[in-house]
Amino acid sequence: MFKRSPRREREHQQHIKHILDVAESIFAEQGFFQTTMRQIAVKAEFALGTIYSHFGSKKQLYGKVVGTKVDELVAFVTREMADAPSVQGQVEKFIQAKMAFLDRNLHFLRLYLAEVDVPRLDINNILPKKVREKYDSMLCVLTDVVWRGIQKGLFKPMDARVIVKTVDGLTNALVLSRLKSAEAHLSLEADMRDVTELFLHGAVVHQKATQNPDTRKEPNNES
Amino acid sequence: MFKRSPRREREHQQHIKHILDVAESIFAEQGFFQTTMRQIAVKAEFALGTIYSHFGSKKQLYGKVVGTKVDELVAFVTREMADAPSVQGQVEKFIQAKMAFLDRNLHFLRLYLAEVDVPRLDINNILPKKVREKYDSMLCVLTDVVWRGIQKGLFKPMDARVIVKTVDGLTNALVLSRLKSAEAHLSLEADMRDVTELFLHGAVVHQKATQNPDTRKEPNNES
Amino acid sequence: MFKRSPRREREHQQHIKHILDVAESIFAEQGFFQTTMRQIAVKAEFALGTIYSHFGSKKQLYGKVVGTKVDELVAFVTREMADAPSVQGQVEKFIQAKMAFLDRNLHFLRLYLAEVDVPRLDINNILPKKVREKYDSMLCVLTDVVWRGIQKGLFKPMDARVIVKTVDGLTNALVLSRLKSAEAHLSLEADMRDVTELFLHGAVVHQKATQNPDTRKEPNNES
Amino acid sequence: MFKRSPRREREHQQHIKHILDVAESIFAEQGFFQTTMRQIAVKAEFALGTIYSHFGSKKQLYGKVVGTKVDELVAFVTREMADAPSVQGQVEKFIQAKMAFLDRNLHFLRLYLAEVDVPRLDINNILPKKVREKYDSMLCVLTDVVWRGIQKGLFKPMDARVIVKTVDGLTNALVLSRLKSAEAHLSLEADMRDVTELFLHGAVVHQKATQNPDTRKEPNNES
DNA sequence: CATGAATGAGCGTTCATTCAT
DNA sequence: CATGAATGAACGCTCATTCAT
Repeated sequence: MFKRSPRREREHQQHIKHILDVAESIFAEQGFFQTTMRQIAVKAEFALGTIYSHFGSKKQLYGKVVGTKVDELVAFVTREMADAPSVQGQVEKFIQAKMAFLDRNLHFLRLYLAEVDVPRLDINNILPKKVREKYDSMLCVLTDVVWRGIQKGLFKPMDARVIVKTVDGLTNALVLSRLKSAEAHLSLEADMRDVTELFLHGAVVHQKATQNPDTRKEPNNES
Repeated sequence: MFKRSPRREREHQQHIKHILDVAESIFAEQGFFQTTMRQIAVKAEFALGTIYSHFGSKKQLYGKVVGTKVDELVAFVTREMADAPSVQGQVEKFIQAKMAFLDRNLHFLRLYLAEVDVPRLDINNILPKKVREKYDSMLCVLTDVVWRGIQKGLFKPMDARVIVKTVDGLTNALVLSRLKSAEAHLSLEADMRDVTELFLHGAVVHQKATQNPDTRKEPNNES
Repeated sequence: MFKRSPRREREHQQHIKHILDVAESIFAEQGFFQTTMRQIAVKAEFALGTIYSHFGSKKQLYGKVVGTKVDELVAFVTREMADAPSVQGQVEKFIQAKMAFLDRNLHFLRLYLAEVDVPRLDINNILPKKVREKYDSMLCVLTDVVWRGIQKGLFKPMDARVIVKTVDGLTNALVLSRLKSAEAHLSLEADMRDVTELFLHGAVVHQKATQNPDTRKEPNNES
Repeated sequence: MFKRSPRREREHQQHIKHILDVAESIFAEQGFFQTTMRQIAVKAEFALGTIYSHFGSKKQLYGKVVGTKVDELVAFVTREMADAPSVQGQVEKFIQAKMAFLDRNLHFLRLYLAEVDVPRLDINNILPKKVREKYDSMLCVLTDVVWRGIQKGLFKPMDARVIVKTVDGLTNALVLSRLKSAEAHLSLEADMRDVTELFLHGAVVHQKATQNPDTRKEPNNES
């Protein structure tokens, strides 16, 4: 690999980043198929050919856009989980980190849901395999955590993968609802608390347990 | 309005149904944008113009495909819920009915997730408004049920809509996972049981409750 | 040719006439290419196939529509000219009759101008040759009249065909202007008088001639 | 606005001009609806997409073709009229200039007659409004000239607009006849003289007036 | 490297016409 | 005869991609 002058190199990276940002916003707004390379070129203020010389093709650009963000998501969630001391804490961290990240990246949320959550399973998969694998590997980490939790008798003895899918689906559903009702929802924190509570203890009030004397989300953390 | 002869009318309905089925399978396999009307025409063994004379446009055909199935889904779920005696039973029925329906209609599941669960919120919404409204109205019914459950002290006093989104997202996530791993999963019944359990009582083992006398009750959280 | 029952025959003729009228109005409004056979069928309240069984093709229907009216026009103009005693009178009658007919058939005027006045000279001529020939034969009659007028020293010794084209173009231009300004123009009679005057004596005031002491169109008939 | 290199700019203009010329000839030959963009592309030896990238749509290309020529016509006629000293001279110049221009642009004549002279008055007007307005503004100039002529007692006290329509229709009719009989007609000059004479003084020989002492009153036509 | 004019395969859609009933 | 569902060639147009400059 030969070196560029530092200035050139810096400019080059800026251009790449700029194009990726522009592409993300347009892809998120319009979806893959309804976005044209020209739209991206115009909004990024580069020539069409320039986009191609950097990213090769529309699919590759799309893959780069989604892949980059998925990397960030995975990195963020993984880092957050690492901080948690207990199994349950790790799951809680997963929920909070994922929701927080998606909420901070509403643009990306659209792409995430369309391409990561609802993959084109068949031929013509738009996303490169590696992106999906990266995300799945994150879920595998969570699966291990849950599995250990089950072993310890903390979680119910279900298929750990089912539980993970549940957590994943739960968080998607809630943050998606935030996207739908653009109106200022309850705070993100409230949503995260609710999802956590529902996942851990379910929707049903435990009849004779004295856990929830009045409201519903404070007292019953495992202390 | 002119009457067709009964035979012609019957044939007509058969043709419509046949085209809708073919369209559903191709749309589900390839998505809206990667499906061409020609593909549908060829597979349905009709001329291109015939498809258009019946459905007007690609968008309308797509709307009809999704709309028809959503109607079935809504009808099935609503009917099942009606049978349940209690609030909790209705929620359980919702979960079971929805999962059962989607599992029986894996083709449709793809469309459902792409277009109902992850709507194009912006302009250019492919699906007619009415389809989404129909689905939302079904969720509203569930919201009422949950709300009554909350009033009775059965469910925790959260925002009923959040709970409903949770149920909806939970079931989507699980049935989607069945789609992903085409391999024979656990039985559908097992999945339904797990989802119901998770939603109602959460993933955490209730420490002192005597529900799980044997295995996993050990109180050993890593403190 | 075998006979139909008289009632059937009458009904048949009515149907033909009805379809022709409907077709004329739509062709006139939208032109040949922007009119579809289905539009005609719907407005005429017949099935598509029925139109075809009567007229064979779109072109033939169009030809029939224009041809029928051209026949009427030619018949009317010829009849009117026959009544006139003198050469000049015949020309005047031509002008008046043609303008009156076109003014009574504004629908047809559009077709006339598009297809008779501005023929598609090349390949793909929409109108059957016979229709154009019929119209041209009418102009030939006028040409003969003018030629006789020239022989008698009544008209200036120009090419008679040029004069005829002038008369034809003049009348077209004026009646077209009536179509353009849908507003109630001057009376048709006034327009006819003006055109006649302009054609016969030109636009210039004859300075010293005492021919037209007051108005301008009487004295100089060839007696 | 970015500058192109002079060479690129020159080439670009050449391409535009070339395509316009090709389009004009095909539109003139076949009319708007029977001309396909592919025909134009093939004859122009450009790819289909190239035509679109320059002109946007078939309608816009057509508008550009007709509009460009109408501009030339209006410019030419206006310039010629400006040179004439008298009112009558201006009208004569109009006649001559318009006929000369149309005769030099027989291709265009077809389009002119189809789209300028016989407008689609209704919806779906193919031509942009501006083109028609440009032509009409030219006629307005002539109307003013005629009106001044009437005030001076030079022209008969008719509606000036009627006179203008007459001149316009007259010239159209004559030059059209030149198109029809592709055979070498009389010279264009002869036609122009005849039209001018007819318009100014009419077809009738003024018996005692001494206006035309020399040439064309003699009863000696083709004997 | 950056540029953007040029490319052309391929799409959604229309509509004159046919023909089994 | 009347009908209208079915046909399919052909159209206008798009847009990912290339390549000479």
